[in-house]
Amino acid sequence: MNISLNDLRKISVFQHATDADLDLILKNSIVRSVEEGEYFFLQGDEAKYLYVLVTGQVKLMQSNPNGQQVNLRTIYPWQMFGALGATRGEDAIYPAMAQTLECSTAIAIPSHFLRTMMETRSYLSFDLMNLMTTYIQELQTRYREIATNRVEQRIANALIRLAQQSGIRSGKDAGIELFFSRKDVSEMTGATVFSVSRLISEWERKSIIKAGRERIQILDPHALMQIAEGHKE
Amino acid sequence: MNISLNDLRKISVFQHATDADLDLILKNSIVRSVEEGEYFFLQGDEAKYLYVLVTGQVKLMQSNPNGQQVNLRTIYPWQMFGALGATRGEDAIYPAMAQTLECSTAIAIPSHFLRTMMETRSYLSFDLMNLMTTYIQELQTRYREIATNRVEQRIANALIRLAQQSGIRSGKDAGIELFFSRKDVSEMTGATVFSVSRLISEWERKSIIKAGRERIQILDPHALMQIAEGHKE
DNA sequence: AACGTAAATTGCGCTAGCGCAATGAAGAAG
DNA sequence: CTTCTTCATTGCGCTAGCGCAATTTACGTT
Repeated sequence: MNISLNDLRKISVFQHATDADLDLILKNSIVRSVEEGEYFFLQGDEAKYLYVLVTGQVKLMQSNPNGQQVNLRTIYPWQMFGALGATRGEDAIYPAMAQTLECSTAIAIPSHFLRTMMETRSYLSFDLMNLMTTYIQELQTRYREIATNRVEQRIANALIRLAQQSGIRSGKDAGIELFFSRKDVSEMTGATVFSVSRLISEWERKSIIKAGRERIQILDPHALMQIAEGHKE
Repeated sequence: MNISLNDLRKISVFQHATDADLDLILKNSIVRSVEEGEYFFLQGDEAKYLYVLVTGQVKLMQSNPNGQQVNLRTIYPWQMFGALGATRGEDAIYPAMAQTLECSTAIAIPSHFLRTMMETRSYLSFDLMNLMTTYIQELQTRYREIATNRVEQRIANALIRLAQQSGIRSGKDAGIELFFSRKDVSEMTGATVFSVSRLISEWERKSIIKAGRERIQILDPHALMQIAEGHKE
């Protein structure tokens, strides 16, 4: 795997970095590939590295003592993950697990190395804080949603959010394609697979979406947004 | 209101600051007092300041378009709030509102001033990142809870968390006193006031807690933890 | 002490959404 | 082509928790 400096510049946290800095980061990092369904790290592992995804897809999940899981977010190429341990001291642990949805490759940057770099490069701290801030705001919004909205609205919202992050415009029939299973969506919204399936079916009947196996195609985004806002029927 | 440097040192974000730095911060800040029930800032306001609470109590809430509210967290003296705007550019807005639970005083530090300071003082960035990280982890945990746990468990958890953050050991009867209304608890857990009230009553019958108006006294923390973990009866 | 206001309780009905089980459909593997 | 596995659907019953309304209780005020 050959990674250029221009590639690294795509990472929001490194957008203000100098070539020399990027080079230094690259030289101190290693590249890891992980098979589909396997993990970059597990919840509770020592947070020795933070990662930047190069290819593939990774989902961050947290599980409770009973093993029930919630999907915190999905990571796409050139996004950073596992960064929470970077700022903490040496004994930090990952608060979530990172599982690949397909065979994936990522750059693993030693946490202590990034910490050292941040001491003298304030732009790095700022960009990382910006990332954290964005993440906090998204989490707060999702928390509010799950606390105040009905399942229907939450699922609609999740689909809209996914469409923005990873939707593929499928030209001819003017739909946005998402590659997620019902289980994925249920874990993102805190609903059951059954409820998700029922609603997907209902929306398909109304031709708001077109559903397939591990595939959802949004035909009428506007109708979805209506549902997300709680307009009944 | 006279604030000493030693007071400022109580703030986790300033724990590594030099006296000169603290002095500079203090000189560039103003002190604001806000009556009970009033706001330091509203959701959507321009984030010109970040605050450090000196006296009183402030709750951070977010509301959705229909006006339903969720309580994100409660702030106690010497904690920082409204800091998300500090790292963002000039046009940042507060993603939540800060309402006082009692007459409160806070130091208002201009966001741009802190940003300038952080450029040359990496310890500040680190400490602020630490705060953000803690906050993200707590939010993730609460998100998981609300997605996977029943109301009963969530309320038990909320009480336990409140006891750790702000509980007052009331000597003779060996209980931990909390000063929150049923409504507060309901907004923290995403349940209704009614459900909270019903469960509080039930737990009082089982003498796990002792309830009063805007007051909850935990008598048997162990039983509460059992409930929080989902052990039925 | 009497009054007014806001918080809390409780009963009752209802429904959104869960949980299970049975069945069907779509890929993957051989 | 057949078989296996995984994902998805759908019907049915059930219950946790919401929502409303009617009281009751606690506290601050005058």
